[in-house]
Amino acid sequence: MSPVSLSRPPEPGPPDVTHGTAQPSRHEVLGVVLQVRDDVLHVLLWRRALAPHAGRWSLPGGTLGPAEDLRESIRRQLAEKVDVRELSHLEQLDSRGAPRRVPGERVVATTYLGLVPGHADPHVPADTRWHPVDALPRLAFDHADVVGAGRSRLRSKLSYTNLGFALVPPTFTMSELARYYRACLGHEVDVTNLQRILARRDQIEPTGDVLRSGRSGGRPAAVYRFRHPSLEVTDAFAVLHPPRIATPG
Amino acid sequence: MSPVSLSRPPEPGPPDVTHGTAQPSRHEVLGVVLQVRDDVLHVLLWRRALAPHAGRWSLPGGTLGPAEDLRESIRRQLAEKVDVRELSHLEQLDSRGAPRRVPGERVVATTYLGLVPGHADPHVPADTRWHPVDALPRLAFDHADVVGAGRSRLRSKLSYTNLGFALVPPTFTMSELARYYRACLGHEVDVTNLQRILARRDQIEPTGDVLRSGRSGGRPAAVYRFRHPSLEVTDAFAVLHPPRIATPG
DNA sequence: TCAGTTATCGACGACCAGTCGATAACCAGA
DNA sequence: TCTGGTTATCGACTGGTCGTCGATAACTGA
Repeated sequence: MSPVSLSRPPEPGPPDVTHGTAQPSRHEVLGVVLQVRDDVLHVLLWRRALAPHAGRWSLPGGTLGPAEDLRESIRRQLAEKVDVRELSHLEQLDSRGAPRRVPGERVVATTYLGLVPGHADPHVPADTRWHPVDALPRLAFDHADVVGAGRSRLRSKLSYTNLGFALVPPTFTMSELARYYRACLGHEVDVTNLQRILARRDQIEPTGDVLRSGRSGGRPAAVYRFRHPSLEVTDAFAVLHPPRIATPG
Repeated sequence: MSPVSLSRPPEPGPPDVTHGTAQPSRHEVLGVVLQVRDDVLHVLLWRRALAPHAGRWSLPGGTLGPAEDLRESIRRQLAEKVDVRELSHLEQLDSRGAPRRVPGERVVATTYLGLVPGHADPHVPADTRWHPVDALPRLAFDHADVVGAGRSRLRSKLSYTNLGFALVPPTFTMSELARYYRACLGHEVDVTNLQRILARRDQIEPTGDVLRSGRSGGRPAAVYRFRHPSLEVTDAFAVLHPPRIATPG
């Protein structure tokens, strides 16, 4: 317990220069925008044109405007890469402020997770591209770590919320849904189990329609939709475990 | 998708003045420090001396130093209120940057949850005090909301992690432990159930000791400790439900 | 009509938590 | 030392939920 001055006001006043040289600190927002494309989870990356790390892929984002809220700012920045209306979900991940996380002046970053539903195919500018999350190029700064945080958040929330609604088209079959879950979770998802879990939690309901069979035949699939298009947390937890390894003997 | 410039570099350069008047933005850290004292959850508050909101209770914290990491900063700021060594756990909650969240210039705040184990009784300065979380005075700025976020985080993490270790003394009886959980969760906690859940998750182990009975008699209680003094996430979830209301009929 | 394919359903079993009654181990006072 | 009161611990029952799998349904194309 250090006996220092006890009244450091957190309101306007001279900047605290006790713990480093006084210099302007910038605040930026970064977005991990994920979408399942062709059964593979992708992240939207942007190719840096300027130094430092020119040519490297990085997360979309930019400096917080002086009169902007954080969420407002990331929406604006993402609007340059993806149509905002395509974003089915957006939530804050965390903030990072290590003094040397970017070269030059210190930049505090607040990161967001954004989701784009699978049926959307937003036009992205030329310097921007979807990358499979399991085969990322070398990313700028600490952005690889941020992508990891986004994937991890998505994975856990798929288990105990209805976040699936943000991944899929408005209507879908159970097989399709399972493929979306597989892409995000990284392991097999049993269709029977998924159907029962989501139904028991009242997250999905049948539309009444059935799909025509494909050319390879098979029973036509019933069409479902999510009941609520916004995030809800489940009371009864369950982790959507990966399939158990059969215990030999 | 707005056809704007696509290369807004998130690195050094002139500040973005497109979305508000250019003015320096400050970054602060705030801590929700919780402790169970006499079976009641308390939060550490600090009485503001200066305007705005002079006289109101507020969360400890302050301006981020130019060369400080966020976590480093909140530890430093809390050292003025509570001995850092008493903090058994510290994790980031979220960041808030609404332009008018504090009067005057815009301040982005990154908030942290801190826990102090129940046996500690750190010396706190005169303008600082423990307040029962269920009977808080009017707080400054958005600090009441931040306290809510901290309580909520603690509640959910008690269910699916071993965070209990950060609440209790190094050793404890099951009855004591249940009282700590009760204080944080806000509902009854069955001792038998708690014991079985934590044991099956390998979070606790008996020390072998037993406590002498009090003057009112009773069987001596076995003494336990947490196995691991750092945060671990449980695989098998379970929410430590409040007791079910007996369904009449 | 039949084989192949895909979807759906029902049932079984394991696991785990919520509950409760039985038992253990102590105290104090008669 | 007996007895009732008190607290802690344990075992057992139960219900719910999931992981699994085999049976059945509903289609296709040959």
